[in-house]
Amino acid sequence: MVSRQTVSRVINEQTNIRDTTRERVLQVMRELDYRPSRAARMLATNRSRLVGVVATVNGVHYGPTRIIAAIEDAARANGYAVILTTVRNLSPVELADGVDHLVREGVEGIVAVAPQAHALDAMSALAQPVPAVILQADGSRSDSGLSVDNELGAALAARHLTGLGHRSVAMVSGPSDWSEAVARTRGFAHTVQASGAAIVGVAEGDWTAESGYRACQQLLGTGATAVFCANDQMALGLLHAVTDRGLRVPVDLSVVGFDDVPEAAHYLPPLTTIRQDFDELGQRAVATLLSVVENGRATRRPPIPPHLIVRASTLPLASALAAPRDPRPGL
Amino acid sequence: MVSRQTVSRVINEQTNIRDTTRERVLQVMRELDYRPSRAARMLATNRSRLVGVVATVNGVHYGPTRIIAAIEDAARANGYAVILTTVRNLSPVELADGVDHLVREGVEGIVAVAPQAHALDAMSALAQPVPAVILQADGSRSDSGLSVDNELGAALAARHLTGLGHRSVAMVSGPSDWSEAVARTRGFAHTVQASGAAIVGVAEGDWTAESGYRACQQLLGTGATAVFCANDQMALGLLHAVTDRGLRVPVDLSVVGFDDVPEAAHYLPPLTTIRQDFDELGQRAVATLLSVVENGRATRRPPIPPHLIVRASTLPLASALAAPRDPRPGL
DNA sequence: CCACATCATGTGACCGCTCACACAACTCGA
DNA sequence: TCGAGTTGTGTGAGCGGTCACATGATGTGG
Repeated sequence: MVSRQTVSRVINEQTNIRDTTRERVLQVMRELDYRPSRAARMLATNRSRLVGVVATVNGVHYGPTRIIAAIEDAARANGYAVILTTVRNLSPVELADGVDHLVREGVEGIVAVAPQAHALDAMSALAQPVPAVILQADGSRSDSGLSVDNELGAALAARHLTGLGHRSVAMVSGPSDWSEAVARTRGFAHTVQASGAAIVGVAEGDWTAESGYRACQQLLGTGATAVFCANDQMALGLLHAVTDRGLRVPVDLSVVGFDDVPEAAHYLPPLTTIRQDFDELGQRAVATLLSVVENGRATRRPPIPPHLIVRASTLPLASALAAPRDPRPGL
Repeated sequence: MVSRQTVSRVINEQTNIRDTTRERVLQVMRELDYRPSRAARMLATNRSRLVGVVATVNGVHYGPTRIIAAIEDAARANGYAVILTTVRNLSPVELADGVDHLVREGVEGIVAVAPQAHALDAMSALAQPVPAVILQADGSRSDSGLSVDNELGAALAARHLTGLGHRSVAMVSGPSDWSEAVARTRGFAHTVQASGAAIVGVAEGDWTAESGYRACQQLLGTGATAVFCANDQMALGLLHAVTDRGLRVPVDLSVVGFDDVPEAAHYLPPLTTIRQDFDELGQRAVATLLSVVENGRATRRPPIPPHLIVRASTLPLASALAAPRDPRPGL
């Protein structure tokens, strides 16, 4: 027979326990299939070891899902459990609602997968009770490097296209209230202009393939020979629309996406795109959050560099000219 | 001044509280920004109001993600929070690990998004401490209708294709240890055979586009004029492979998918597919689980009927013959 | 061999809530 | 007017751990 305190010591892997005693306790714990009550521990220590995640999986699934999985993984590895709440959209109201729910559950910190500008504002406005980190923020704000370097990614795309000889390029951007979208647009524009090429059109989408399809309409007649889409879904929609109009990708038009979803390699044609490391992003989010929770201060790190994945949807402009089946390639 | 018990009564919305007292308490709660401690309540009531979700988001994201979101929504509406754990795969070990983690967290019930046969066995083998429901099981076992009617969906696809005049059809199935995959294969085979058409080939994929691409290889030479793929991603891969080989869909080959992911409408060509109602599935999972948790017994319901969504990837066989640009359409 | 540090274990109080019950202040019909 | 409900509110105990401290067993140097 041992006291509760001794059991407590064994559970918490404290020192100052005789090995034989520890073994005896563990043995009995096994026999009784004993599980410490998290509630009691929470009550006594005033720590929940719970991390909350707010996310929206509306429209775009791949990125957030991967991120959430990575967060859960990292949190669990650090002894935290993840409590998830999904919101329909990232409006301040929904977000506040989600955060409130999490706080009520007693989370020690919150990861918001909320790349919208106003979401950032909303979060910093209300996340008083517990520390929070915001994922995929702009990069320009106080986001501790919790984002992929969207500007760099877009620059990679731009450099690729201009390097292929394209002089008139267009873009399908994400919604302008998403900081990632803004960063991508900015990075693309800068780099294209720096190379002396011209941006002959920008259509704003909402990340969905459907919006990419519609964007094509707006870009017709711009004469662009290459289009950069702010994500793969929109690129898919654009591919569809372009094909419907009898244009051939990449012969008549080069297309670049962003994300590198697993399906992108099988789009028709396989999509040249920018790969983001969502797993790393999720891990960093947890690392940052926990360092705030446990040590009080966050570690700032440079944003994660994305990579260019070249597939069949881009071709040198020259090729189109070499085999001109159409009087005028481009949109 | 009131006693703690009175406050407790207000929080739990019990009767026998004078309105003025209640108001006074609420007022003070607001002033102090008071939040009841979930830990203490859990300890006292021995109820966590926590629902655990185990899922894998490996390879296939859309379905599970939608389901998880729906579960969270429904759970929250019922006053429960969702604690999520993702596993790399649905092997008994990983699954047991995930479940164990959830049990340790004190969840009152578990939803396993685990459509693999052995997962079902593993779950029923070990989920002793708390009730659990398994999503998207076979339909043939004790799964309380927590699945889409996969057989019906596959039958819909089969009927559509044979109705278009196809007599030699092939299939790209899911992994044979996934109950959904088996159900789809079975439903497809039955219906095709009942119509007098022949299944000239079955290739097994792993749900990924990549595997759909490879499946094409195995199906070559079978002479199939239509292929049913057990999910949209594999259909995308097949589309890619088929196009690489110079065949045209739907003229030379009709293709049907399953799931109706948002992108399917923009595949090239837009994919005829079977739409599943993932949201309904998630809601039902929670409803069933909570009815077990709270009332002790589950409500059985018939599986959810899926729907055929006809797009451009399927065409009557006659059309191919009417405009024969290739000596022999089909694979 | 004793005084004193060190190690191993036990004890009382408390975390913030709910339960069961006690109790006072009102009904209200006979 | 009184006893018997009804209604509103308070009290002690306990949920299962942890904390701070007390205590007994074991070592260690002079």
